[in-house]
Amino acid sequence: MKFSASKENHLKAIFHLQLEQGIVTTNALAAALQTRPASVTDMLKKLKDQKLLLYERYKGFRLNNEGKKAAIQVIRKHRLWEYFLVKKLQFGWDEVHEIAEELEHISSKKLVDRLDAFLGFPDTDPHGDPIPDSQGRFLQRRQISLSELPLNKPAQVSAISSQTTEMLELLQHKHIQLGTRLEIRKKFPFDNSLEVKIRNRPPVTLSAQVAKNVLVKDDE
Amino acid sequence: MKFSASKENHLKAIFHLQLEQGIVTTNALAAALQTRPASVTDMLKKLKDQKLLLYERYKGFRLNNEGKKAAIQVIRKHRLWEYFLVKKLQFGWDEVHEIAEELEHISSKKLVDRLDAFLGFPDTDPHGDPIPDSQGRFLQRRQISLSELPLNKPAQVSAISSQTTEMLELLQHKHIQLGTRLEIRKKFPFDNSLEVKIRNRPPVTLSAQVAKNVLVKDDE
DNA sequence: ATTTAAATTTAGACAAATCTAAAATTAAAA
DNA sequence: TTTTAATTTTAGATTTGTCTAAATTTAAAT
Repeated sequence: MKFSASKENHLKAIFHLQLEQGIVTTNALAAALQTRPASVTDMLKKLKDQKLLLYERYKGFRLNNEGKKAAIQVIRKHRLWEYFLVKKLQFGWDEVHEIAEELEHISSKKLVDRLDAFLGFPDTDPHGDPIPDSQGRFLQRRQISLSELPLNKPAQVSAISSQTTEMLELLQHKHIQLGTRLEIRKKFPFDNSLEVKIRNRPPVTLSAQVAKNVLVKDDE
Repeated sequence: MKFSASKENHLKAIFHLQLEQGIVTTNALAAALQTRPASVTDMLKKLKDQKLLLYERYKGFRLNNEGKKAAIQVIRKHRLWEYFLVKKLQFGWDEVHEIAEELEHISSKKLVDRLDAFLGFPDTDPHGDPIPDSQGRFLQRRQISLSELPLNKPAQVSAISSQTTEMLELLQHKHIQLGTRLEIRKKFPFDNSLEVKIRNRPPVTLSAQVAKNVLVKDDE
């Protein structure tokens, strides 16, 4: 099976979103892909016709087995290329994403497997995310507390461990929710508070108590 | 400047064709790209609008300086990736063309230059064709077609100009590859076929069509 | 120098992927 | 439970790259 770059991008984004919540919504996917909900709907129909997606209109959607397999192959390519760029071509880990976004659409399966071998079958990419093997097997990535996250390492909120109303209210006010991408800009040893940066927003400060209960995983 | 894959393919094909004859025709380009003359005309208009091409309708066309520069960058990428595939990923020289056709459209200039450095700034690709440097400078090799080689003059295969799978398969079967040392034992004027001797092997016969596409240089 | 043939271009269509604006559906609030 | 708001989908348009069939221009042949 060979898919267009756009289809691969949709599959990949759906895969990531449905790790969070089992079901994915049109708006969420549109936001993830920086496109419009109407465009997403158009693509969903095509993916459904190709039997990669379980989808009923107005009711959300998720990948079926075929879709997942396809998505994982794209993710495998992306992460192997990132590894190559950082380890062999001396790129910084923060500048490889865009290039890998292009390279991941090169279709040759043999190329990917040869690249994998050339790199020594690495199992995590430069951001710490697991690289699926040739059969699409995944080592699920671990989530850590925000308080353990290294400085300037992009992460994504994957869970909130203490769900008191007060806590959720505080997080909502600071625009932090499930799936929020963020990184730590500064750590204050005095009280272990953190300054956290969310894309397109001014930095916010979180106490150690809050940070301890926000679980994150490496962003890709 | 960033161009679509299709535009890059057109630029590259025009560049190659205009090395042969100074001016390129619509039909020739359509044949080279396996497309239709009408499609070529459509694209020519766009390339002219982008000032990459000197073109007047019904009168043929050729690249201007901008167009040449763009074409050379694509050729550079193609040949560097081929070199990478053969030297680092252990592909055979006869199976890399198609993959490089995809990789050549990855846009990052930095990637190409890093790849070049990683490979040790090679100056010829696995087929013996020169690789333009970062500024687009070309070491043009004096190589001639096997069909022009004088009788009994030792030579070495330096490039294969038509890289169809069928052609490469035929050459492989006759044990002719890059670097093969050979000489012409007999020329048959009837059909311009050649009898060619390779060291330690019985002579083989090559059609004029094949011989035209095998490029050789003097054996030293 | 006409006529015929080949090459090239135009005209009009189509598929893929996207968009905007409006309509339909579901969810939330009064 | 209505009304309002948010979400999602449809309808119709646009862009890029391609095609076929017909028209135009150039080249070749009688």
